[in-house]
Amino acid sequence: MDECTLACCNPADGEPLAPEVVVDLAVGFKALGDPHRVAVIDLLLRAAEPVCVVDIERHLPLAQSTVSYHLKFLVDAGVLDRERRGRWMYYTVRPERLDQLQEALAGFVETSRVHA
Amino acid sequence: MDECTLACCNPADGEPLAPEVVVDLAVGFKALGDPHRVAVIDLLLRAAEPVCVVDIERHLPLAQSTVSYHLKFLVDAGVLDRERRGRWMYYTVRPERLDQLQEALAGFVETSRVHA
DNA sequence: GGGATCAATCGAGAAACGTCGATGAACTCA
DNA sequence: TGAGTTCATCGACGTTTCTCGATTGATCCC
Repeated sequence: MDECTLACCNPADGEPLAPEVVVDLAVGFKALGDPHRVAVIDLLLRAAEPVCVVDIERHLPLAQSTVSYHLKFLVDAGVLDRERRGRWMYYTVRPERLDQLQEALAGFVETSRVHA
Repeated sequence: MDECTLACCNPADGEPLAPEVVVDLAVGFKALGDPHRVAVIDLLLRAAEPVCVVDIERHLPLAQSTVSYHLKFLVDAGVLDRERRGRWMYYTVRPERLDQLQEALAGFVETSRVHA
């Protein structure tokens, strides 16, 4: 332990990310951390328009209730928006949220390049 | 169901992401989907040099075995590299992997902008 | 109102995750 | 060689995740 202080200690420069930022990023990335949810996002983005659950379901090998579960997960994480249109529920991606996550990753990559 | 085909069907344009790509992205994002792991990455990036486990442990409110678990998770997901130096194990971020995830997200955001 | 459809929620079960203390393996140094 | 240190792995435990079928709530149409 004290040895390490001499031999391997690299105190980190700058301020660490604020805990609430860390949690927010983790929540966002966790939402993207399932193959079916990635597929949903890919599907919604390739469709130029909002998509209803029936159409999402059609592209996934999952029961209706499971699709609903994943959609709720994504909405709760701020990745998707939902809107009722008559009998159907339409889902869309929230670009701001994806952009926020992308920016965070870009910042990480940037930092690693500076240090390299 | 057939109603939906008339009223809400938005067939997706273009080819969907390949399943193996979807899984690979999900694995990467899942690795970023835990606050402690995000904190580890942040720490490693702010340190200009590789960091040993003792120093990582020092920054996390977790038992040594738990830190080891998270580090293994990140290595398995391709986010971290590890290197033995004598008695210590040094961890570094793999910028290529972060960049790959960042690019994927950037592609998503791009698609959403085009459609907006 | 009554039937039909779309989708959220509930209840349950299996699997994975996150955490810990204890053990074991690899290495250093005296 | 042997003691000490660093870290991975094991075993265990509670929690969360993922999945399903069944039920419930909302909405539309006749």
